[in-house]
Amino acid sequence: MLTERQREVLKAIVAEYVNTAEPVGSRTLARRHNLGVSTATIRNEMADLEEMGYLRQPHVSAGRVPSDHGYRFYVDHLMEEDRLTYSEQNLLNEFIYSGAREADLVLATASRLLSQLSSYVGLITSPRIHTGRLVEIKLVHLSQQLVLALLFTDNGQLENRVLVLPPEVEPEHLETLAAYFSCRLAGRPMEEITGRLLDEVYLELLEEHTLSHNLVTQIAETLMGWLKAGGRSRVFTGGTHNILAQPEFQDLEKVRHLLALFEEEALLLQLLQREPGITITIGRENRLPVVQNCTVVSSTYTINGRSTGTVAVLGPTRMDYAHVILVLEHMACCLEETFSAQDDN
Amino acid sequence: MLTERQREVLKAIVAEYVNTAEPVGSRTLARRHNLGVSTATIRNEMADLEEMGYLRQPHVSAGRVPSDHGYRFYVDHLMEEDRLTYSEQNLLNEFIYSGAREADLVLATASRLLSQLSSYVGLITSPRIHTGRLVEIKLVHLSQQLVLALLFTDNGQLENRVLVLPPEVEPEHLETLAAYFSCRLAGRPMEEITGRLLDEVYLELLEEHTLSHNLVTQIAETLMGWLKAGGRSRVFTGGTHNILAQPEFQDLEKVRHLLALFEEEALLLQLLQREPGITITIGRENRLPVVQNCTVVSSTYTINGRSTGTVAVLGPTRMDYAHVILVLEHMACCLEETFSAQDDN
DNA sequence: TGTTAGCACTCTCCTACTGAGAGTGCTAAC
DNA sequence: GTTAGCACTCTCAGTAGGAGAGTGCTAACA
Repeated sequence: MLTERQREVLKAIVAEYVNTAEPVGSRTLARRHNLGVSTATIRNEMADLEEMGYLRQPHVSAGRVPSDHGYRFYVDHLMEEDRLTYSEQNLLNEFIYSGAREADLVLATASRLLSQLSSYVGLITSPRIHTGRLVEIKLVHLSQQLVLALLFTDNGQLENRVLVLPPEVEPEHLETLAAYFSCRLAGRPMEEITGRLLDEVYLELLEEHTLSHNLVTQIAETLMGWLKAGGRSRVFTGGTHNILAQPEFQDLEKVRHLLALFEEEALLLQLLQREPGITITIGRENRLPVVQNCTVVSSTYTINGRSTGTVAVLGPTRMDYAHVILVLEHMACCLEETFSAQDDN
Repeated sequence: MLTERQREVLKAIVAEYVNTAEPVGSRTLARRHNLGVSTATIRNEMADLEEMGYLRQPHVSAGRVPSDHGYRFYVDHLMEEDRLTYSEQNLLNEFIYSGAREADLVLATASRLLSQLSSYVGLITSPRIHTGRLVEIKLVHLSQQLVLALLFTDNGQLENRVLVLPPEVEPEHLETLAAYFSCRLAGRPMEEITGRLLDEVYLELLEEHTLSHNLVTQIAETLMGWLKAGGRSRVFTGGTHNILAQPEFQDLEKVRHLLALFEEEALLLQLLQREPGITITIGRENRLPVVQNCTVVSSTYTINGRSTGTVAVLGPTRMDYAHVILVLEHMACCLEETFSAQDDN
């Protein structure tokens, strides 16, 4: 267990290092944080903290730097709550009151704002519509070739799309087909449906020859393409350039790997698949090798009470944790407010 | 005017420099390209070419590097057609036959592919639906609160969206409103409509008290939000990390500015607002200061015979122009094929 | 026993210097 | 008009040296 003084030293070192990005020595610490003891004593404490794994020394005649464990301890036990400045608050307010409602635009803006407020990279996953269960699929005939497909879920979400079908399609085909899909899929969770369930149902459909075969195949395929595409969660990345200002990202090779990651939506989605509430993964705690010298802080956001997406900040392990957490909490609220206000998709 | 030998020297220098990224000296040139003359002669020609502004010398004892003018002359007069390798052809085929149809996914993939095939950055603007003229706006009542809004243009494009409206809405309101908008806007180019025309019509509408005021306002606002959002062209950027491998982008500050640019959709749209066919802007020929040490090569792609979007590659001025042009031409075809095959939006 | 002053030691970083290498322009000869 | 030869210039990589920062250890002190 750490003594009170060791905790203070660790806390001071984290604070100092987060600020300056330079290894902190005993002298700096004694000068800037009045710990009430001499540099020699601090040196002893630092040596102990290093032995316990909370600090690292880049080289023998440099100051100390918090290790992943050190940050972990700081986050779990030492961190104090932060407050937003007025100008930060203003930025968030502007964002809320901008009146933008279109999901793409809101999330892209939000991820950039996240970056601006944290000076790291902002990441946001689009709300998963696929949290609910399917209630019904409707196909509405609009004109000879145009059909409106509607999909209702039990949590009030709605997906829609106009499909273009072959001219031979007749209304009763559509009805049968919609009824078939609705019947087979109703009550099932959306995740399951967009996964392999849909394929199964499709195969079964092909074996039932109650409908003019060719046509059904075409319609079903169009329908399936739509359902699967809708199931795709997207990730919005904002402010990648901001991270280049951080001294730990002066290495081009590192930056390259990160930028490559930001274009791999599948990997990002995996990275952002997180527990509700604030979650912090520091350095090696991350599974993904590329981000093992980074920290990812995330929060989930909810729409109408259901948790549906993740807002996150990715930055160096030397991160202003308290501030990032605060920003994420506020952003989660903003998104909730923006999206819950109405049911527009 | 350049002599035949000067043209050969310039061509050889461009080829060499594009390959090696090192200033090319007279000796290298004599060895690798058999120009049939001695290094001294080449030196004389180089000095002349420099005087005419086609070459630059980074410092007095270095080789020569093509200037923006040099590249321009090369592109206009010296460049030879390139051919795709089998593996490149394969990548493109895979892309076409992947069967993806959803615009977002296709364009994101395409921009990455563009980057992969060029090793620079791929940029693609989403197809402008707003090239045509409005034919009609339809509002179809689906259920008590749900209304399907449809927008037809004279070039066969179709936008649709389900709007959620207040429960008091009645079918005749919708009809009147749709008729009003259709009547006032029909025949007008979409660009105009999503611009200030819509605002004007909206204001006029507010002054006509033929409709229950409050309700109309709400519907009209929802409708307008949709129209304006639909007018927003998007830009897909792919392979930003690839550019970091280029020696001209070792400077972090440069990279930062570029990355920042890639998040400024408005600027990108401006940059990608280009003439039909292949367009090349080299270095200082670009208006945007950030890209004045870059080259942007673009092609427009057409859907059903109408040019609607831009595919482009952004890289260093030291670029394999012939290859990039080739890749862009092929990509434009791919997109045309993908999107024209059906009318799905 | 915990704290502190003093000191030798280590390591990085910056600067200056040097020599090798590459490439040029010029001159004179072909 | 072309070429060989040569003096000159500039960069780059490697090396050496000194300043600066920080440590760990020891011995003295409260």
